[in-house]
Amino acid sequence: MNEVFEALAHPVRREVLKLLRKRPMSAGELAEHFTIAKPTLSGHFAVLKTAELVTTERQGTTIMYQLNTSVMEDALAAFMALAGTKGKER
Amino acid sequence: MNEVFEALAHPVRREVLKLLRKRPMSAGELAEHFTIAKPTLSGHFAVLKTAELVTTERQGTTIMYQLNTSVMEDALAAFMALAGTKGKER
DNA sequence: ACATTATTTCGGTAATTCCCTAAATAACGA
DNA sequence: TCGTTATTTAGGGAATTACCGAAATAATGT
Repeated sequence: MNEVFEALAHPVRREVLKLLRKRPMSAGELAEHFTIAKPTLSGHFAVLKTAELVTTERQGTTIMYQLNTSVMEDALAAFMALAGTKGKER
Repeated sequence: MNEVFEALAHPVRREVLKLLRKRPMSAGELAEHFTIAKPTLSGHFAVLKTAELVTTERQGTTIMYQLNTSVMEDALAAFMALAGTKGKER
């Protein structure tokens, strides 16, 4: 869980998660939304992957990134525990 | 909001928030829960204060730390937006 | 004024993070 | 196999973070 919070600490990584919330995207497609160099972004992807916030699937030459919803929900639950909210009803 | 997520990235700081969830505590009282040096912990307090996650009030020689519930809830809402949860019903 | 207790600030070091360019790898089509 | 496209890995530098011990500040009681 620590890795998840560390992953969330950088604005670029949070933006990546936000983009993936809509639909899976390739690394290149994601890169279009940022001005930073692709290797730098690739590093951010690696952090997200280590935290298991995203999963990848190769499709030919492109690699599709997808949000790992269950880990996001676990993190949300952990955050709620921190915030003092009782549960995650919705 | 970025400062909030950065503040949450360190386990000691999350533990501090967790302790303050129960009741306000002095710096020294909080320090009893950790093995790290007090100056180090004081630095963590400063990060939490910058993020406005906690507020302080001096009571004589001791300084009481208190959870800033509203900022915690704002952060929770931001996290939910990231996680794809619709709102923060509860 | 002085000693005591609580907490922070200072000064410094080691580790980590973030970013870049260049090079490597992977898959594909000609 | 060669060239092209997509992505990652390698290497390195600058900035930030985390930690500590020593010293400074703040409030209090004597």
